[in-house]
Amino acid sequence: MQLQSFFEQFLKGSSIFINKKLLQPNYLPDQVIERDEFMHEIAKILAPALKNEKPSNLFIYGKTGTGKTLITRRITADMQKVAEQNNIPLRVIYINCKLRRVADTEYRLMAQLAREFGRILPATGLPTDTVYSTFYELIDEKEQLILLILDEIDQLAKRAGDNILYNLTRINTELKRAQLSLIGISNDLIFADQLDTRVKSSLSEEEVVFPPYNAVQIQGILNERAQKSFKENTLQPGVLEKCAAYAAREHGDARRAIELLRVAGEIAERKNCLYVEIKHIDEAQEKIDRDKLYDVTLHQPRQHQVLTLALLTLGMKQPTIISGELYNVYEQNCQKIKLRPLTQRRVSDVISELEMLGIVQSQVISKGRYGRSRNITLAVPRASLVTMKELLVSTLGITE
DNA sequence: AGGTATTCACATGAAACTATTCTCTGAGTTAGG
DNA sequence: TAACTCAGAGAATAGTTTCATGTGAATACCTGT
Repeated sequence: MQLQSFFEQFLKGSSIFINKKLLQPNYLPDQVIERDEFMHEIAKILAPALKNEKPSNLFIYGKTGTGKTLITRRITADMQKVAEQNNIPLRVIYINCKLRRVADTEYRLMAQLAREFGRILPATGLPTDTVYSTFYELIDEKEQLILLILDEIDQLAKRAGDNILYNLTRINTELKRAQLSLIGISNDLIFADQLDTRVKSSLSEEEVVFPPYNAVQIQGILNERAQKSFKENTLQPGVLEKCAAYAAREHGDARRAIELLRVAGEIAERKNCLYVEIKHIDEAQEKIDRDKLYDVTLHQPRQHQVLTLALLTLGMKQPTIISGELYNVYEQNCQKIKLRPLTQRRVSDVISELEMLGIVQSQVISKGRYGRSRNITLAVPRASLVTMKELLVSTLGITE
């Protein structure tokens, strides 16, 4: 009957949290703190929309977790509310271009936009121009102003080329009744420099740059959220400070700070502690890293897993791995499980992908007469290497 | 000694290919009038 | 004759392969002292 008491305990609710929702990454607070100037600046730029005048296209830069998305969503949500009350034809569409298989290509973005207006288009089969014209027709049905927010627009441009951005900026010339303003959000600060000049100038009629938060600001944010999500006196002194310090080190990423705090709380809760202690933060940090690794590796295609295994095997033996060496081990592994190995060219790209996912770090170095290679280092807590390796060996069914 | 040229072992880029999933179109087939 | 079926042409996309070109510095090779 142990389970029963466990469930009873569970039902009684959390010992630490009041409302964990506030710490979830997609939570949209009623008020955004520590970013007042930017709120006002952006609000000023977008305000004409409420008078049915097309606002300038807006471009927002800033690293991850600096509040770009949050603020944009907050402002536009408020605007929409005002618009509804006053019967203003304003439509806000938020699209995250990073979402794989949703809006990361020209076709899919347009299809997704059409979906926002209630027209479901097939995932494939139609020519791209058809999808474009469908969207045009849909929005031009009535007089209205559309604020199109494209989050992580750099990803879109990288994958789909800047052709699509050009088309988007020109969209207003095609429309008779409706008007459309673009709000692009990018993590990549140098992204705009690589754009076609025409696109760049019309896309960023207005520009706002979000600097990273400093430790004090992050602490302020954490404080605010913690007050509403944790029970009183459940955070030991120093916990928030430590969270903030961790995050400030990671280029002021508030999202990560909040996640860290949440996970630390969950750990404390699971251990039946009455308080969140400082050591829980360290554990949380480790857990986040570990989970990321597990998650990524276990959901990857087989080929990537075999490569990751080779990486782990070598990484346990030596601090840095050289690409050629890695490829050899990878090839041997492939033979063991009778898998046709990928070409070196492809493996090179896969390594880059793994780097993007934060599993490895790499650096191209020249060894003079002995060629040019990539020096790869594992960016994973050493403690999880062994378990991870075993896990991979068993999923892949390799017999040593 | 000092300077230049070579050379290695890959990196990086572009294009083309393969396989899958899906739409659209028009020819052929069917069933009812 | 209208409705239905179905094969084939085209598209979009992911994941590769193939081919071509680039690259940085340790060494090999000169050159003149």
